[in-house]
Amino acid sequence: MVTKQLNGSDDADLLRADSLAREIFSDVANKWALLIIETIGDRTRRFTELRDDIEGISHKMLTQNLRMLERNGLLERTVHPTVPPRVDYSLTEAGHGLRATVDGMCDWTQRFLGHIEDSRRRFDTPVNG
Amino acid sequence: MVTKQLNGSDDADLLRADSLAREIFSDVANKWALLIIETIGDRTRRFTELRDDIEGISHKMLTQNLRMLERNGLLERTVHPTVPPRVDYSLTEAGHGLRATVDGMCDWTQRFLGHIEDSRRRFDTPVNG
DNA sequence: GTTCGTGGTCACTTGTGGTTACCCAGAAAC
DNA sequence: GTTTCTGGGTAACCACAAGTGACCACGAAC
Repeated sequence: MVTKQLNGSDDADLLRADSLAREIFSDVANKWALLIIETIGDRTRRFTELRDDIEGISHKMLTQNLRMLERNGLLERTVHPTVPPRVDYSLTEAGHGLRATVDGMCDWTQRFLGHIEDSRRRFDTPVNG
Repeated sequence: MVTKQLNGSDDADLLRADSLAREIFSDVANKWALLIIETIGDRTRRFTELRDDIEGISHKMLTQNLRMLERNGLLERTVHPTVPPRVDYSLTEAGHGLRATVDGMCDWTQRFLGHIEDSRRRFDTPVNG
């Protein structure tokens, strides 16, 4: 994480920003968080929809990550006090910003899929000799 | 992870690509991997350099992630059979591609730092009443 | 009064990130 | 010639995080 030199900010600010940036980065750079961001996308989604769409995520991990994302202001959580309860999630502006970079990662994956597959095969092949 | 519809590929191909994409995504979407990619950057770095530059990473995690990245063809590992040993790491084309998106994430972090900090404060403040 | 449906929590088990200690092989110090 | 230092890897171990499953609240439907 390289902190850019901004005119007019102190070193203290930069240091704080750097450590905070590291923290945010650690929070956000995990597969569930990114997958959730990507799955919500432009829409407003309910808890169970997300749970069904994100293959392999557990009930608990979903809740946990949604909370974390909400805390970081990446998504908005709306509770409708009905019975049964209904909770909606949608991305904030910051969330959409992050989503753009996640899209980039998805594109990257598509682009280098073949390369990666080859590379893995080569790596996993036992060396003969 | 949305698989784009490509002309001329079968469904089987698409399915394989999708599951592979998920796997790659899981591998790569972790803080150490991304931090390593970002830290290597354009240069050729030695093991210990990386260990020193990536704050908080342990010996083992570095080795483990470097291996994983090598396996996925994101970086190249060059061993010089000297004593003491010397091992160089540098990004491949695919690695540089991923790095571009990681750069995007870093920019995003910088941009929304303030927003995130506010949001956290609000979230962590106990509700009075 | 039993069952179902939704979002969440809690207790428990399993897996994996992280720490530590040790290994290798030779060069240089002594 | 014995010791020490070196840089990178690895196996054993531990702690905590992820994953699993039960249970809860609440009312409507049956």
